[in-house]
Amino acid sequence: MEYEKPAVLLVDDHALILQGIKFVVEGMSEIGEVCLASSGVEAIRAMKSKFFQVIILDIELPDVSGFELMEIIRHMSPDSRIIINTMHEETWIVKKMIRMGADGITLKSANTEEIRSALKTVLNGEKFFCDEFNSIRKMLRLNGDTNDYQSLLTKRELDVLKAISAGLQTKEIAESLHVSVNTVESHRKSLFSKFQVRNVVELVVKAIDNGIVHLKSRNKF
Amino acid sequence: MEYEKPAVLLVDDHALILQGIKFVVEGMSEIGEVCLASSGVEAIRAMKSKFFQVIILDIELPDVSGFELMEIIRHMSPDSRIIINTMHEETWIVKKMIRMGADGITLKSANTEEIRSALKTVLNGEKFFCDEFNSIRKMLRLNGDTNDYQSLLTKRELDVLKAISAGLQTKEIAESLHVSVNTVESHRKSLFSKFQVRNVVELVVKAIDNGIVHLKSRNKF
DNA sequence: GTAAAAATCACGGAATTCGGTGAAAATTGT
DNA sequence: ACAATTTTCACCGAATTCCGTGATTTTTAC
Repeated sequence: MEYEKPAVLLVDDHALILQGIKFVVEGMSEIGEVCLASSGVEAIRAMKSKFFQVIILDIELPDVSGFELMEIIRHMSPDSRIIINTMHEETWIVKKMIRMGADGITLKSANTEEIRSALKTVLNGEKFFCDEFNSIRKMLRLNGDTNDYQSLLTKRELDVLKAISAGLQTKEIAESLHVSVNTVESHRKSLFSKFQVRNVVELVVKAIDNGIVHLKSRNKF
Repeated sequence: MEYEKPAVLLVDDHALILQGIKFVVEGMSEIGEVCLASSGVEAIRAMKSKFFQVIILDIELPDVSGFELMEIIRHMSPDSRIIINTMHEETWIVKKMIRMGADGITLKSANTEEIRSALKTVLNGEKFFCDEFNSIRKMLRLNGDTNDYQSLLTKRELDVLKAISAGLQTKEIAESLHVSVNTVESHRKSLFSKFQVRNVVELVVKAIDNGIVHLKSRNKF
C-alpha cells in the first residue's frame, strides 16, 4: 500500500458518544487511525501532532465552543474536512454551522450507517448533510438568510433584550442602564421591528430560540 | 456457575450512545447479556421476551417519553432497576426522575467508569446518583420541592400558559378558547401566582425552563 | 351526594406596553 | 472631516397588562 489511510479525529465531551462513533468508524475499511479528544485543548494538541483528513466535532464542549474550535481548525489545518455532530436542531445553530462552512452535519441521533455515509461523502470531497438539514439549507438560500438576528443587533439593543428576557420591565431597565425610559422604549421598538414581533413574549421566545439569550443561567442551584 | 449473570437492556434513540454504552457494559465481567432498544416499543417488546435486572434509559425517545416508559416498566417489570441516562440537567427533569423513583441517574457526559460504577451500585441494591445530582437532591429535600409547577397547573391554566407562550394576548386567547376575556385574565392571575412571577416574560421563561412549554414546535421549517 | 377544586365571569383602576413620529447628541468608520 | 450608525431623548394616545376582590356555575373526587 503506497498511501496512508485517512486519519480521523473525534471531538466530543460525551465519552459514550465518543465510544460509539469510534466503534463505528474503526469498523470502516477506508479509515486508518482514529483519535479521540474530549475537549477543545485536547483536540488542538492532537492536531499539532498529526494531520487528520476528517474531524468529527461536537459543538458543545467544556472549554471552547465548537464554533470557536472550528475557526481554529480552519487555521491550523485548513485541509481537514469538518463534520459537525450535534444534538441541536435549533435554527441558529444550523445556520451558523452552514455559514461557517461545515463539510457535513449529522445529528447525534444519526445511526451507524449515516455516520459512515457522512464520512465517505466528505472524504470524497463532497458535502454531506442529513435530510433534516437539506430542507433548511434550501430555505436559507431562498430568502438569503434574512433572519440573522444576532449580528443585526446593536450592543445597546442586546443589553435591552437581555434585560427584557430577565423579566425586567421598561422602567427597571432604564434604571439599570442609567438611561431614560424613552430611550429604552426606543430600543424596544427597534427590537420589535428587527425581530418582526408584536410583543415581549414573542420577542423573548424568538431570542431564546435563536440562541441570543439563554436559559441556562437562570436554572442553576 | 449456578446462576445467570444479570441481563441489561439499553434504551436510547441515539445509535451512537447505544453503541457507546454497549461497548462499556459488555466489558464488565459481572454483566451477562446486553440488549438494545432504540425506541419505547422496542424496549417493551424486549421486556416481554426476557427479564432485565437493569434497564438503562434515555428520557427522550421518539415514541413515548422516557417518563411514560418508566411507568410502563414499573408495571411490566417491577423488579427491574432503572438507571436514567440523560442529556438534560434542567431542574424539572431531575426532579421528576427522582420523584418517579429512578434507581440511578447519570449524565450523557458520563465517562466509562461512571457507567460501570452506576451499574454495580444499582445491582448491589443501592441507588446511584452522579455528583451533580446529589446536591440537587439534598436541596429538594430541604425545601420540600415547592416548585413542582407542572402538576400544580390545571388543564385550563396550561391551555392559557401555552397560548401566552405562543405570543397571543389576552383577547386572542379568549377567542381561541371561546371564553371571555375575564376568564382568561383569571387564569393568568392564577399562573402568575403559582409561578410567583410578575409578568408574562418571567412566566414564559420559567415555563420553558421547567419544561412545561417547549420551543421546538416553533422552530420548524 | 356532598365537599373540594376548577372554570367561568365581572368591575375598576393604576401601570405598562405598544405604535407612530421625530430629532438631537455621540460614536464609528473610512 | 464627513457620512453613517448608534444612542439618546420626547410626546401622544390607544391597547393591554397587572392587581385586587369577589362570585357563580361545572366538574371532580371520595
